[in-house]
Amino acid sequence: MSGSCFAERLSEIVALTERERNALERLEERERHLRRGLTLQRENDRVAELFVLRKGLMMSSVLLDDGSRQILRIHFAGDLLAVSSLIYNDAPETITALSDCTVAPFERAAFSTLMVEHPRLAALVLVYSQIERVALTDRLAALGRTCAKARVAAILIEMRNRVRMPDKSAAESFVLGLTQEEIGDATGLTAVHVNRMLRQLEEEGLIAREAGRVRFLNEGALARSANFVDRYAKLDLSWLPPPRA
Amino acid sequence: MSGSCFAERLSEIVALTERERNALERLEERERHLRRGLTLQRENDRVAELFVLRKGLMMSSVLLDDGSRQILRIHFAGDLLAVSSLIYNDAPETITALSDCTVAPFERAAFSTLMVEHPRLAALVLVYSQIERVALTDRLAALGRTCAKARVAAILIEMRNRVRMPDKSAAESFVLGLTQEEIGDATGLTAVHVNRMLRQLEEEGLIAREAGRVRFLNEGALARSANFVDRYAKLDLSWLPPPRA
DNA sequence: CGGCTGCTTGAATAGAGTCAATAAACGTGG
DNA sequence: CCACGTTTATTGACTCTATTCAAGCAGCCG
Repeated sequence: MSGSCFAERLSEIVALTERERNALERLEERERHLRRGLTLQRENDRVAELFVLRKGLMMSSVLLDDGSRQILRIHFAGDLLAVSSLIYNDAPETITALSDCTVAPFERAAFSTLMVEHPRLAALVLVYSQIERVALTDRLAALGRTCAKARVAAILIEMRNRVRMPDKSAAESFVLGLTQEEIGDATGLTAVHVNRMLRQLEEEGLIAREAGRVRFLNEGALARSANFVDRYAKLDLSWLPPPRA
Repeated sequence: MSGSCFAERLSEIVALTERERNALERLEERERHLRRGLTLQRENDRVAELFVLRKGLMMSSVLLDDGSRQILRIHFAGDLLAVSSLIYNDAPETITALSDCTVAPFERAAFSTLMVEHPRLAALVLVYSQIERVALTDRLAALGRTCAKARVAAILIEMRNRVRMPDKSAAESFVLGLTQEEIGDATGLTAVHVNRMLRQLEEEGLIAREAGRVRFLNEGALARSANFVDRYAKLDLSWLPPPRA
């Protein structure tokens, strides 16, 4: 596949110039394939590359010393991965493939060049990093202050929204792509309790489950019970600098 | 007070040029004073300004619709506040003064100009936003996967480290500056349980408390029980672009 | 002095975790 | 294409951590 996935992502919020597209394509010249379950980067490993996720589903997680795992974020096509290796030599988090994936690795230096030559792209990277930050604070509030059912509802909605971002067809039902164990590690619950909450959501008529797929039966009630806000919506980017002539 | 607090903060990790300093000072030309308890920005308010916190302690928080509050972050002098109003017109979080404070407001446009004229400063803003992101994921893991005692220990260590960043004297004991209610809202616990955990840490000989001050008696054990990593340490910024000539 | 706000402590409760056993789905090699 | 082993899902019984409710105390400010 040609073209830059990251450019496609950015195109969702602003029209890119030809020069900007070309610059972004240079980040994705190399490709690497990962089978489901493979680890791209392990916590505390020495790292120096960043990646664009071109295809598939990945996750970032950390292991605590009692052996439990916290999933920090699920990554979708077009996401930047391992941005923290810009600033740390030792990876603060593990990045793993949840499905068969394609990533494009690039060097810190390439990123640095990009920022100097394309101030508007630098600003857009900052924009995405802020969206991600706010989404993280939403999850922080969910873990700190909401009950198990609300957390599970929230991750279902977030996954649905992000799955259908590139692929608008997925309105009806969608493939979750996470095991109950993984949902638990993302929401701070045990797999057993996730199972109970899914059952409860089903019994209350909010969702239906069918062989790995989930269908929303009462999206309003689900969103309300989850306190959900779509952070990719309602952006105001009028302040962005003009593209480099 | 003259000079830029934000510049001082950045100086901790890289030597700034005269031109960069001047550019940063322009962000802090205006000043605004806030008494303890005052709100700088309320969730869902229409906003368009960013701020540098010049003096005092502030916090960002969100209110959930059951009335509970989650504190997202504690802000110290030199921090940028309300960076999310770069991208959202409606504030995603409330920002409140925990002590008497001074902030310097500036416009989105000023920020945009800064990024174009000083690519290295743009990169440094991204660096700070990444540090903050990683610190947030640490807290996410704490809320999702650690017990109450560990979370309280973690916030104690984080507060001590950030209090003594500008003020190295605070090695011995330090003023927490948070009520137990606030510690609870930051760690996802009730004030009552925070109280019990502080007592327990005290009984185990890890800390001592004396009129609003906290002293670490066994920092190693405390850090171990808290799973603590200092994200402001061990940065690698060798990739930064050169300063604008 | 009186009214806050914040701290402390106990008793009862509830939400989520743990342990355990079974069933279903998946993947792989023969 | 089937058999077998592994991973994932499901469900029940019991436990435990943190919450809730309640009451008393201490310090601070007007």
